[in-house]
Amino acid sequence: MDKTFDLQNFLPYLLNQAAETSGLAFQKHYKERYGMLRTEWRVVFHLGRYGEMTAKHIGAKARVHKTKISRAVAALEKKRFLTREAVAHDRRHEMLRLTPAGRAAFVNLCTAAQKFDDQLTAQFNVDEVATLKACLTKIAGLPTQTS
Amino acid sequence: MDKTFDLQNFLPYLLNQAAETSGLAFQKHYKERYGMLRTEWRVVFHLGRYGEMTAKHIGAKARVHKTKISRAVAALEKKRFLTREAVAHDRRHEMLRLTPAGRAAFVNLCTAAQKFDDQLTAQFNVDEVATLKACLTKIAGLPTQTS
DNA sequence: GAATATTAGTTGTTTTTGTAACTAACAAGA
DNA sequence: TCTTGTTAGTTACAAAAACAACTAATATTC
Repeated sequence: MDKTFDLQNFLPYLLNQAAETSGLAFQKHYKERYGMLRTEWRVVFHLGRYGEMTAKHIGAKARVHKTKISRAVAALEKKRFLTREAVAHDRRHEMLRLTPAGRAAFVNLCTAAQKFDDQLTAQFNVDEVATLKACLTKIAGLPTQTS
Repeated sequence: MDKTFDLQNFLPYLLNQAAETSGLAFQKHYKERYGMLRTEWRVVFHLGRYGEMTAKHIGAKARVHKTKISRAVAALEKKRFLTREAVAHDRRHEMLRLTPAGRAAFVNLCTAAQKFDDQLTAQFNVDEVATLKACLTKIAGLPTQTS
């Protein structure tokens, strides 16, 4: 068998382990404090960062399936972090917006996220971080910053 | 609110998206062809790469919880990819080893994985790949190659 | 303007995961 | 040897994810 191949060097494995480790570490901020799931935090982020939008729009931007968005929105509404309002001219759409409590959570979580990112990247130099983020963006097939 | 912070630049998000994208792409090799789950592929890998070992040992090396290992082993046994044998002097332990079919799957999957990794890293230069893997290893808290 | 197709979002069902409680085997101290 | 503790692995149950089928609203096409 091929003794040169090793999981420790297999990019999907490394990505998965790194994602799991960092994700688990950050999760306490939205889970412990607000009882949110990861998708809920992402919904809150999008509404806070980009203003009111529909579930469909969030799903596209956050790359999350509509059923997960639907359930996250329902949970956030129940916790009074957002409100919905049917769009008058097309009642299939619902505009979502954060409540003051939702906005407070957003601000708090963004601050925590920024700090978390700073600490995580602090162990590398500027060039390494740039390379790392550029590679990840490309692998994920995400739009680049400049576009 | 802080307009400078963006999810697209948040390391845990980037890691998660990159891991999901690459993981989903590679999954077809072990899923479509062998009907395996990711943990099953990891168990097969460890037995193929390092020889017979116990479930406990695999879990520690692959950083997977024992219940997941237990279920993966049961599934792999059912599919005749591995066999178990209680250790004589301590019957709490079970030695796991691949069957010929399991070994064949291992060889095939390692080849596919190597090729997949090559293609994935081909879009970057050597230094970028080195930086990327080093950063991921560090973030994941994995032991380094030299240790 | 009725039949058909699309779209936004929801609900139901099945898999998979997470967590805790459990069993069986062994160890160690009194 | 008789608790008490620890360890390897399993099982049961709850939480979450995946996937498909659904409803309601709007568009399209004839």
